[in-house]
Amino acid sequence: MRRSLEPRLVGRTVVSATLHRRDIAVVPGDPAGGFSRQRGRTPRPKRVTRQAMLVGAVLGAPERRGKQLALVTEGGPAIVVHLGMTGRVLWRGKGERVSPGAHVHATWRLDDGSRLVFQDPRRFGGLWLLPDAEALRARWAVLGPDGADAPIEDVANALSRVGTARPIKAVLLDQTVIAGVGNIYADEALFRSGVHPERTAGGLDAEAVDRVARAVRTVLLEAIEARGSTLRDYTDGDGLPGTAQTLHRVYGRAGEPCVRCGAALIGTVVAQRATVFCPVCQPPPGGSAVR
DNA sequence: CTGGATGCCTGGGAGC
DNA sequence: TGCTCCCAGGCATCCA
Repeated sequence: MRRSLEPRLVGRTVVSATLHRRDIAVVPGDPAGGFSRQRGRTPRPKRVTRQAMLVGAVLGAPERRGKQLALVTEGGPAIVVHLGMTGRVLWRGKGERVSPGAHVHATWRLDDGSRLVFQDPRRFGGLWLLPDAEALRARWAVLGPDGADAPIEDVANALSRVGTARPIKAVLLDQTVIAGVGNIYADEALFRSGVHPERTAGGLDAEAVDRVARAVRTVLLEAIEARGSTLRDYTDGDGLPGTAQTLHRVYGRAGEPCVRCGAALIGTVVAQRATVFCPVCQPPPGGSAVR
């Protein structure tokens, strides 16, 4: 999504913006360090200025850290976009329409007549309005190294530093340890590295940690090249679906034969998330460490 | 402090 | 065909 938006946005001035639902936006004054979504009853009135919505600013190349996207401006405010499970940022050229009833929660008009819209049917995503680049850095400081971009030894070190009894899958999903791995790519990376999702992170030897880190890298880079996994809603900024779902070897394949050994893949729940693994290629905790 | 459980939303598909 | 139930790419928060 970031890649597709970059050529559309760089150098464009935001002419106007509309926040159709203010409860999807978080502004600095909001509670819990400013990054907690006000849920439930009537969201208390919040002040969302035109400036906070980037009006009048010149856009730079959008940035990404893990699963977060940031719309940034030259020397001005920034907006972090969380996609949740069904969110997207869609660019539409001058005169191109956005399908009606498409859960559009925010719209930006750019100086070439194009529009940018934030859509999110399920509203697990949202916008974090930040005053400047420093606030963006502060927000991203809580994230671990990016699983796709960071030096591979940083990723491995982050994993080995955890040293807990938590299952490795839960650790991979923890964005403060490594940023960018969600439920699909956690399962895919563990399959690639031959590590059972319930093995404890602290119980992995250095070699296994290294295999997991490298598998995370590979899986994420391949998925990015394939424009992401489109299970239903996801598209890039141009509305184009991804093809990474064709690369999935375990996710969504419970009961089907393992592509490597033919054993029936097991579907279970780890860290409250649907999890699929191969009982042979990913031997269980306590079992012999097989490659 | 840590980690497990819960809640937030809508829509699609399975099953009856 | 139509209804109900279950499940889904994530994450903040509440509790033990």
